[in-house]
Amino acid sequence: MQKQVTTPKLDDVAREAGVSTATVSRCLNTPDRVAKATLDKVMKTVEDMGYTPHFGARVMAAKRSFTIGAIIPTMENAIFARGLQAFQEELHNRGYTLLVASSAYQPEVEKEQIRTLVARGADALLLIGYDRAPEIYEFLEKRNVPVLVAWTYSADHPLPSIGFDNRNSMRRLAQKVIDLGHRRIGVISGITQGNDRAQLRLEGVKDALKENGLDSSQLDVVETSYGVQDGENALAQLLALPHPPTAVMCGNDVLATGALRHAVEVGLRVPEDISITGFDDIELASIVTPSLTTMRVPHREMGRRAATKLANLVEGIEDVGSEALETSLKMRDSLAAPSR
Amino acid sequence: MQKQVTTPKLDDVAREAGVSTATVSRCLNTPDRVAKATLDKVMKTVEDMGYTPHFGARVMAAKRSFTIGAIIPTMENAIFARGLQAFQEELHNRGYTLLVASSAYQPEVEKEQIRTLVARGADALLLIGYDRAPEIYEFLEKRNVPVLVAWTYSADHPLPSIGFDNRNSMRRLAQKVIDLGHRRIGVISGITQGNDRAQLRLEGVKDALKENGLDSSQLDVVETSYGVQDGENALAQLLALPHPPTAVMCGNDVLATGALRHAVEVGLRVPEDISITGFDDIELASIVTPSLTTMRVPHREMGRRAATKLANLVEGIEDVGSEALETSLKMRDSLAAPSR
DNA sequence: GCGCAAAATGTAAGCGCTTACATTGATTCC
DNA sequence: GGAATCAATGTAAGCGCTTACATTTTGCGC
Repeated sequence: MQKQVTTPKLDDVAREAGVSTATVSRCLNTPDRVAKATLDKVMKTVEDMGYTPHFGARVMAAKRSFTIGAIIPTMENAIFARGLQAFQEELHNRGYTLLVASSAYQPEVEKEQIRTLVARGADALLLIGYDRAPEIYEFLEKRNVPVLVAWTYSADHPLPSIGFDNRNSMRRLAQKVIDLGHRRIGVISGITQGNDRAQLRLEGVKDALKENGLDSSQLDVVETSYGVQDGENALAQLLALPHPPTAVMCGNDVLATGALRHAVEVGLRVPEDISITGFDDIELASIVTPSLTTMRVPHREMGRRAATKLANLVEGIEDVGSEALETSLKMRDSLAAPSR
Repeated sequence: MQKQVTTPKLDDVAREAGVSTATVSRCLNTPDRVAKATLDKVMKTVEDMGYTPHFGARVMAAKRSFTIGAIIPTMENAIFARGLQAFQEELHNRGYTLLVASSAYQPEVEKEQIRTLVARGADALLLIGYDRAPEIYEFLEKRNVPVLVAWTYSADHPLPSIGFDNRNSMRRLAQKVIDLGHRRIGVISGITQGNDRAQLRLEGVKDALKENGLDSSQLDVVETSYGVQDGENALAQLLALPHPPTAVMCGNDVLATGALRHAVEVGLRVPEDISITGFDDIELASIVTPSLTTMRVPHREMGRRAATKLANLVEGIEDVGSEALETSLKMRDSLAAPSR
């Protein structure tokens, strides 16, 4: 007798166990609708035959793919890594598989990725930030794909979100900088175009300035892509100004790392000669010298909650709308009072 | 008339374009088997209706999922990020979607992930390193899923691989360390159990020692998980030895970063008091102070080639077996001649 | 123009599962 | 004891595509 060469199907299991295909299917999907004895027998057969359901068939018949898609701006640095990791772990617990794509911070790429993920039958999508073309939202609605927005929080947006208040977080950090006595503040921001998180963080700095009676129009802002090298170049620009800032607030830790590196290169001591702050508190922030003062974002928590909310969304489980997570100020060594 | 609410199917497109479903299918999958005029007409209809094929149905009928799975040890640091990014870009060009899972360096988790990916119909798998239980390979073979091994290279293993010679790379780096005059060398290695890359790198150091007539039995080795904190602890252990090493070679840049941090903490100057080397040349290596002397691995190239090979494998396109990529020694500031 | 091969298109049979509905058997209640 | 109810299981109709095979159209040589 030949060893079974082809992978077994539901039929095979059903025949072997002496039940109908429906019963086997029920054992797998809704075990409590089956008598205990039958369940045991069937499950044993499933084990013995090494049966695994055919994914495509399942998707087709059940009209669900048990897949959740996520599109993040980048995989190349750690900004999203932690959160995503937690996201996928929790998704896995709930029986979903994660499909990740990265958009390289390019709206058109993101749009294409969204279409791809939807075409692949993603039951729902995790998107970063609210800011994107309305037609994308229309498409998603037409296709009836639930969406959760992460890494930002807004109470009044129609789409649910899980995240933190970028604007207020940055405002708090800026307040700290101002409290220390800095008056000439520079900002190295991510590209704000199509990126509400970058916009809001910048707004946060302006808010703090305003609240302290400082002239926010004098704020020196450099917008750049999110790379270490970009941070370096940006600081160079800021330093070339007639009145260079005594403190530079960066849109994230990667940018801050670059700024730090440039400062060191040109012989500036941090924080004695210039203060630098980051945002996110990725591992990098505590590795560089001096370590970065930054805003801590609860990445893992955010990822986990995102998974829970999304699964609930797909399964139609009642769930409150948007959820806000708290950030916290992480004082380290790159921020101090100005010396001049 | 009501705007179309439900997503269009092949039938709808066919009817609209006045052709059969087979023709529409062919336009989408094998356009050169269709007359130009028909193709244009059909494609326009597809556009107009915003049709996208149903993934599950496609998988089912075509018996292929256009999905390739990859299981990497970790997503939390940048070690695999670059390579994976390139991998997915190239896969995308070839019309495949990438499904990633991470095993947290745990063989049992990896095993489960492999089963999951296969169950989801992955057409092929990318795995990191050769070292895993034989039953996994049997399972994969039985299920007829092609596998490509990356991040290591071996000419004689039956499974194709794309990567570099871990052993020889590390040997070259160790040779450099020895050439500089170091005689007491310490190693901070990743867990070698189930990780051939870690094993081979360690072997490489021993090779160099042997070739230079040094006693490799005296080599001080600390094995630890791959985290910055782990690297710190490991260096502490090494320093507590009666004759601490003058040079510490680390299994990767993350570990080296940790070692560096610990050295700084305890007031040791690098490289004056102690030399430290890394492996991989991730971005971190040039960010830390002092910058890390390390072995550069062509991550992007590896990712790209991996995608090509895997796609070829799936499509039955002839492709030479394993492929070796070159690493290169990256001299930076963390390695110098010993002062004592 | 005719015959024939090749190109283009159509027909219809599945792919392996889920689930609405039908059936069977056991239990309960008067 | 029989009708009514309910739990457990079976039957079979799709789900939306691809593709082998059948049929029609086109192009070409003479």
